[in-house]
Amino acid sequence: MTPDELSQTIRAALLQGIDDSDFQLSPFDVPEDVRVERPRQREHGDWSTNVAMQLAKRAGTSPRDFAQTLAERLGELEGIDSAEVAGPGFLNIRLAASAAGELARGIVEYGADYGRGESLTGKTVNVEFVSANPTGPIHLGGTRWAAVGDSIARLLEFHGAQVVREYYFNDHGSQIDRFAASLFAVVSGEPAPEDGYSGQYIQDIADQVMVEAMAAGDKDPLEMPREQALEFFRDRGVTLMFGEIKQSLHDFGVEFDVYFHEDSLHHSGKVERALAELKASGALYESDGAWWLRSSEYGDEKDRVVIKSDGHAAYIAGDIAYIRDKAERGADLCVYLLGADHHGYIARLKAGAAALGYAPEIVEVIIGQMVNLVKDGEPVRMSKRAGNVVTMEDLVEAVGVDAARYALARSSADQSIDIDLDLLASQSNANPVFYVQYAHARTSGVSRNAAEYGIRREDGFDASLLEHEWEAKLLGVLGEFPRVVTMAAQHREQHRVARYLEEVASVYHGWYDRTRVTPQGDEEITDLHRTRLWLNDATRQVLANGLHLLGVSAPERM
RNA sequence: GCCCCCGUAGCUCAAUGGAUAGAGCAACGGCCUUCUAAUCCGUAGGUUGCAGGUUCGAGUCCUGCCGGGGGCACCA
Repeated sequence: MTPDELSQTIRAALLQGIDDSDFQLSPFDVPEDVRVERPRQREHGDWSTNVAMQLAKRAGTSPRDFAQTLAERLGELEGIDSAEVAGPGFLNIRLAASAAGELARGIVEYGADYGRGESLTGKTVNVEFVSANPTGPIHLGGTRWAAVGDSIARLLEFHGAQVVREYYFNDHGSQIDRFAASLFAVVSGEPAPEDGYSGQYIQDIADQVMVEAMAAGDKDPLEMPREQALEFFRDRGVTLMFGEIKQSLHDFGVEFDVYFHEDSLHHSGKVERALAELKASGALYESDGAWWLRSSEYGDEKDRVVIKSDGHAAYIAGDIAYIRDKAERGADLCVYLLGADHHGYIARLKAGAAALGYAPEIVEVIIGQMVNLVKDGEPVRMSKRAGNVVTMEDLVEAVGVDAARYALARSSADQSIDIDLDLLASQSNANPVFYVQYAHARTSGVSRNAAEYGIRREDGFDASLLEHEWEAKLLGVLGEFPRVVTMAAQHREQHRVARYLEEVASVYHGWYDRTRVTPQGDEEITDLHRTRLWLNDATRQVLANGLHLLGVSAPERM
């Protein structure tokens, strides 16, 4: 019996109780989804519900009395071993071993679909993340959003959404000019421009531009007039930078469906068109010669200029046109993952959506806190301009993709996190990803061994044999997976999956230590071995499904 | 000044308004001739920043302080 089934069973018992006048309630008082949770203390049973405490007041009785009546009804039902009232009105439920054990077979049969949900079926969700400026490699912060964003995208897909992973290249504004000037400066021997970029990668990209120019037989950029040379470096440099960024993301296991260039919004006339429309519809208002967006209506501290008094579009004009573009491409929801330094954008993005005539709710912004670099226990300030950034490539080189993605995805986005490269690299056992992956490798090893012994799942399954204390525990944890996924998908909190997997691994290791799947000595192969193999394989499936949601590999050997 | 996030074990972090606040790492002590010891078992470690409030119940919600981080352009 899965938690969902138990929840439905309790609900049915409540409705029956109302029908029999045991509870003075309307059927509408009974929640659609009766909450069933796994108690912290095992002695409190397999599952518990607080529904009696929720409903007692309305039923005009005490929580304990309500719970007692419900317990008597539940205790009669098949699959439920016992139901006891505890504390202020909790109902602690023990499942019959056979009912609990059925889950093992169910999970194996669901396979990669175990845990899948339907809450977003039919929705197209645009998830924009990373979107780092193409003026340098992706640094630690962007790397975090790559791990988190891809995982959230996977969660949304697992709940039925059609997800578009999107990366927005800010390749339009003045920072690109500074980037080009920095490239030009480093090869021409000029001093780096004010507010320019420095670091080895600038040298590397500039050199590469030169080498490619020579190889292609282009005119020597250093012989060009300055304006032309800058344009040359801008064009080639940005292309090279894009290439590097895309390669890094690919190596990180993140594949974007759309790389969107801000420049294209302007060149295609989409910005101009959107602005004309907003002016015409009265969504903007004119003041001091500029056109303003009513962002203060959405929590901004003041309204924002969209068209400057010189007639040029302000930066957020691009954002607005971009929302329109996403919606026209079919997005029902536009999710943005932004760093904490962009939290002021929430209001203007929502206001932008509203100005276009959409519900502001189609814009959903997830604000993630910063990643701090720590060395020897001391925080290290990173600065792109100073060139001492730790990049995605650096991180992957130091700890590998799996450890990097896991370390970045296992914390809540609300939490700023510290990354100590030396710690992650030197004491890689400190990284829980190995704990989880090892559990998966173990399940795989057990399956291999079982096959060698000739134990085959299809030869037998008897759920009632899963009587060991740790079997009940393991089944309980495995049963929670769908709810964890639902919670994670709804709240866009991928870290719940990671934490959950650590628990699965822990309980699996405990079970492994105390029971055996394969026979010892000349012990005969029985249904117990076969049934345990089902449980082992069910665990492997849950670990694999969960790791997949995090974009982390599930190795069969370690 | 205003806005956002955070403050939980020595460290890094969990915890749907629920029962005795949990993991990992670090520390100490135990288990390998039997499916992988990257495992397992045990010990120690806490006034959940402070003070009020809401209620059957608060780490979680509300208010005010304190501390840390970030943001507050007709820049992009």
